[in-house]
Amino acid sequence: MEQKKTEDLLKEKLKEKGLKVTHQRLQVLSVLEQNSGVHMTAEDVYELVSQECPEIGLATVYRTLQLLWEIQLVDRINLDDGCVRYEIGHLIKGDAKHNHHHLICRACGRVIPFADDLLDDLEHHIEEATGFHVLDHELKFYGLCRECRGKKA
Amino acid sequence: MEQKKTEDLLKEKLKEKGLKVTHQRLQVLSVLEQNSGVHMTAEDVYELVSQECPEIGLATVYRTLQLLWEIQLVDRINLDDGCVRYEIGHLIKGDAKHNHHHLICRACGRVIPFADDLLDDLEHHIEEATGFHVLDHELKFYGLCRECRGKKA
DNA sequence: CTCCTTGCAAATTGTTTGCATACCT
DNA sequence: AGGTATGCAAACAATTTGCAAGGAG
Repeated sequence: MEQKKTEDLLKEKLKEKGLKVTHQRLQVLSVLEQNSGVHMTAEDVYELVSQECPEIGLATVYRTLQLLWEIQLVDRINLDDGCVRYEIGHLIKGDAKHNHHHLICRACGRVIPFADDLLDDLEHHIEEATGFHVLDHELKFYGLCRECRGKKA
Repeated sequence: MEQKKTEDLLKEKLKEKGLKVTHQRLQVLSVLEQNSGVHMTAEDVYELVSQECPEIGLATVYRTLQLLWEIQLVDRINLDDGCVRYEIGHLIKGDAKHNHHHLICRACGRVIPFADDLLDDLEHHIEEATGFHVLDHELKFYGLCRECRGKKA
């Protein structure tokens, strides 16, 4: 049910832009949707899509992720580990607006998700104050996780 | 006055770790300090430092920026334009804690700084809830700037 | 039939690394 | 003196691009 819905949303947006519905594009979206909540690199997506669609090229995955991001179907996150990551869009997931941020430990590199909706107020404030229309945000906290705080050098 | 102070802070931290005070390290810090508020790439820093210190290598700049970041003298920002940027640390700048976030326009790519201190509360909350000790954060908003909202396709 | 897309491979580009030499302490 | 830091060039890795062939509308 919900899966069909996202697929249709993609088809709709593609048509709107005069772009074409291809097997590859559907597959990439599908993989992302099946891994909701996972931060996937292009390579990750490539490997999974390859199972269903062995002839796909890595470049196509990159192009498709870029496209899906532009039309707001997927979110993009940068965890500073040298590669960009993608995740099915928070707008898609239905439910609440589902804001989650990331706590990145500087010692062990662990990434801890943290749910919070505080930013909604701030977004409204920004729109009023600057005229900037906010579509999405990315919030990261750097520090030391509980475990690493213990083992002080 | 203030310049001396940051320099001394660096010397202190270096000594603490058994590292050495070099001309290059002082120069890199100095350039960053003279460009407070500017988001500089390694290349940017390299070019400026080269004026005072023509024999310096780009690799040294990278290594030094990494070091300065590790000892908390500079902040690191990623504006998703393909390169990491550095800025003199917000802890250094004296004054208030000076939190500024970034509004990134998806249409024209412009980066608009936005001052706000809302996150302090959230940081405290995180520490209490998770035991994660927050040292720094990075908050970006993606959307459309006032100008680009006008020119709708 | 006409463009949009794809796959492949080559090209880019920011950043890192190995190593012999030069420099702090 | 002894270990750290530097400069240079080569190595890397993620991402992009050119182009001819394939596929959607």
